[in-house]
Amino acid sequence: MTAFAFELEAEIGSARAGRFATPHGVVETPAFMPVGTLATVKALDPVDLREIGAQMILSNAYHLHLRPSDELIRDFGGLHRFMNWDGPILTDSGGFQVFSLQGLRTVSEDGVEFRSHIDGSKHVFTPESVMQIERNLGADVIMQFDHVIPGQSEESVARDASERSLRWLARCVAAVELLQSGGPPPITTIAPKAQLPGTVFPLPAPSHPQALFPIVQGGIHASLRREAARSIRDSGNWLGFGIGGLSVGEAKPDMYRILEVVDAELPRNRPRYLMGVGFPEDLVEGVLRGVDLFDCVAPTRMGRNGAVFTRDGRLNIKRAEFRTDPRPLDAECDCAACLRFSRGYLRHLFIADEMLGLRLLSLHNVHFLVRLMRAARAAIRDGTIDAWSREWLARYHSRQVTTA
RNA sequence: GGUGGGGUGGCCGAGUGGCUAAUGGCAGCAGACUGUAAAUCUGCCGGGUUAACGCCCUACGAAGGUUCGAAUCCUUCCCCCACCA
Repeated sequence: MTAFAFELEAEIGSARAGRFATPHGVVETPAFMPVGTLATVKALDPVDLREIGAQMILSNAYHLHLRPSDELIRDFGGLHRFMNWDGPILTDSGGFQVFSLQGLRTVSEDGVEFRSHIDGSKHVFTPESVMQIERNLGADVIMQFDHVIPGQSEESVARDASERSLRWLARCVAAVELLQSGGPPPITTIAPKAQLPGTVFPLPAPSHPQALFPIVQGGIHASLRREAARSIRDSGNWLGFGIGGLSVGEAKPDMYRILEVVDAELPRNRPRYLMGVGFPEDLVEGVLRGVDLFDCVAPTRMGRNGAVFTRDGRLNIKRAEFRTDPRPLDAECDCAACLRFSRGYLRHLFIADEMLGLRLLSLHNVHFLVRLMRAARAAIRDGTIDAWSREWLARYHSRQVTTA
């Protein structure tokens, strides 16, 4: 356990600045983690990520299991070596795919049966099989297999999903212990052919320890969230906590309110990871409510679709008004796109369908969020986070950006 | 000169008597995107007026005609393409 540590450097209200140590390096928090679902942060090279200042990145068990397969990646020496990123990595379990692949999956107590979105083939994910996949991938932090539901789900649905996630957490823990002891493959009640075929135990273990993060679910229902957080908190000496099932369709005030509920229940001396968030304003709001780690596809996906984060709100680079605009995306930004290219040129790249445009906007947006969290961290450390966040949010929401 | 084919909204291209201000696609304009089935998706897209429904005007090369009614049928003319002389 010595490979992982979390040191709090400063706390102002619920906001915290800390250092999260992993086998592949330290993450200074609060931090934004870019998402590289398919072992690549779309359109960006690991060298770009380093230059941007990204510290830790995400990848995904479901997607990598289907293609190219977690075993292949294991045989390459794990994700770090496969994708040539030597910093910390976190893998998501596929729990989000339970949510996003509705119609291609059926959930039961034992696990989830997926229809591959690639070729329609059947796959079964259980807490046990997911732990094995995540072990093969070899990330530093692995997320439990959980059940994500739409944000506005009613309480009974949220309760079912949350309680199932808790039961699955216990199975994840048992599976990890079994895997780490080199024991026999985990037993599930799924038909044998659904289990990972041809797997020989003991697997070559990653050469570093992995931290399993539990995930707090419970929808937008405070009592459920409180229950889940307490139940998890009291069930083990966790190295960190995931907060899941937010930014999935609920209203923002609900998300912020739930964060406050969870913040009050989780131990302060462990990192909290708010899954799937987010937009710049949500990062700031999250920091104020005790979140240390964030991830989101927004900067890269929106970058590929022409949307740009700026200090003064969002802009859409495809707008006609930018055709002749010689200014950078964001006058205060020092990313490679802003230092070198005009809005007019970037607009041209998008209109002409040139791939450099996708890359530069992805670069800028990720840089924006990474830098935003660095600024928040600095503000926490010097005690100005309240004023800083107030000013930051007011200006971002004013959205003066399109007035040229 | 002859024969055949064709001229449709910014472009390409359906439509061959009323359901057509006219399918599609492209271009254009705007919006969305939160643990990535996404370099994707959605809306608008002749003009005027309207918050909207709607109403009016103009429109399928040109002119004329048949018909209650024409982008669609007939006549003449103009232009384009192919082949033949």
